[in-house]
Amino acid sequence: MSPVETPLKPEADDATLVSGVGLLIFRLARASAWRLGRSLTDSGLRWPEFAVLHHLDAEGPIAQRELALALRIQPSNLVALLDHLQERGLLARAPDPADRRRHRVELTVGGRRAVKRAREATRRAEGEMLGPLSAEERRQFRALLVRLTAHTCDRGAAGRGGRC
Amino acid sequence: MSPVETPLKPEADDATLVSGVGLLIFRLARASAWRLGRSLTDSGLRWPEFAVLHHLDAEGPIAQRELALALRIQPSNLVALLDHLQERGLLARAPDPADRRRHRVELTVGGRRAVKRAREATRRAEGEMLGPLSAEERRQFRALLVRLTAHTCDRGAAGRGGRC
DNA sequence: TATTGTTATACTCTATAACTATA
DNA sequence: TATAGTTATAGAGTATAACAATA
Repeated sequence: MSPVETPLKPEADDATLVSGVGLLIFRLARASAWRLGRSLTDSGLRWPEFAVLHHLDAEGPIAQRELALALRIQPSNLVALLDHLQERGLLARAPDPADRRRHRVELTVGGRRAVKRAREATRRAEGEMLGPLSAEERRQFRALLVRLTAHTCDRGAAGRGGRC
Repeated sequence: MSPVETPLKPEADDATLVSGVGLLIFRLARASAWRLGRSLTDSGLRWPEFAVLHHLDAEGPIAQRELALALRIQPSNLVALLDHLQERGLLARAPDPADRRRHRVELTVGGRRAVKRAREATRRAEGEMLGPLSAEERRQFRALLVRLTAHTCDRGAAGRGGRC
């Protein structure tokens, strides 16, 4: 390569390669919110509510504080969310006998049924969203997401654990 | 495998593989918003504003309508956003002489300087965010994101083009 | 009549601080 | 005093409808 000539399409260096990835994530998140939200309307759930039910279904009963920590939701914001789900009879809250400050959150039978139905709907939405990818690429993408979100540093994590 | 025995950790099938990918995207987006937002505070920009400047810098002058379409921002929400950037002298708006309904948006010199500085900051933030991944994996992840967001179906796209 | 930009408004999600009841 | 949950409130981001100017 001559020093005076600059290539029309220069190969991206390492810094350029990751540049803009944040904006791409936002765009994908918006599209995901739209598709997922639409798929959840039949269940009458919004996606943070689905996240709560999904986590309770996967991990079992848990105290509110731990639930908030796991989902990176502010405990204060979790309250109304759980209230709504409880009013609909999808989960139950009961004070822990050993420490009555802690409230144990648990799915009801109706909650388990609801999350099962909602997951079926979101599965379809996610399938459409990942349409451009092959089965192997979907596996890759999901694996990368899992690794990237395993130790996320958001507001909740930074305030407490101090790992950020 | 015996028909009565069920494996403790059954291999995920194709449907299970993509299940939950929406929630993972939301989690990553939140972490990304936090990191990117923090990196942009010095520039006094919020991430949708950075997205506007970034797009203008990359693609050149453009009408408001096209800008809104490209960034999947509602035209009505774009107004205040551009107002703020214009007040700070980072971009200029002028009616197109050929069609005075259309407003041509263009970066100023200060705007180009600002986006350059902001991009430097976000690059670092993105680098931290992608920390768990190798250079090759970052390339893969970014490529997958580009393909997934190339034909996103969000509210804006569904309302108009009708591709969804 | 259709389109571009604009205003007004409401809703979702998130963040912060102050309060209560338990420990 | 410290912690779990709660209340109140403010802010960012997004969606919708109605409007003025222009075509």
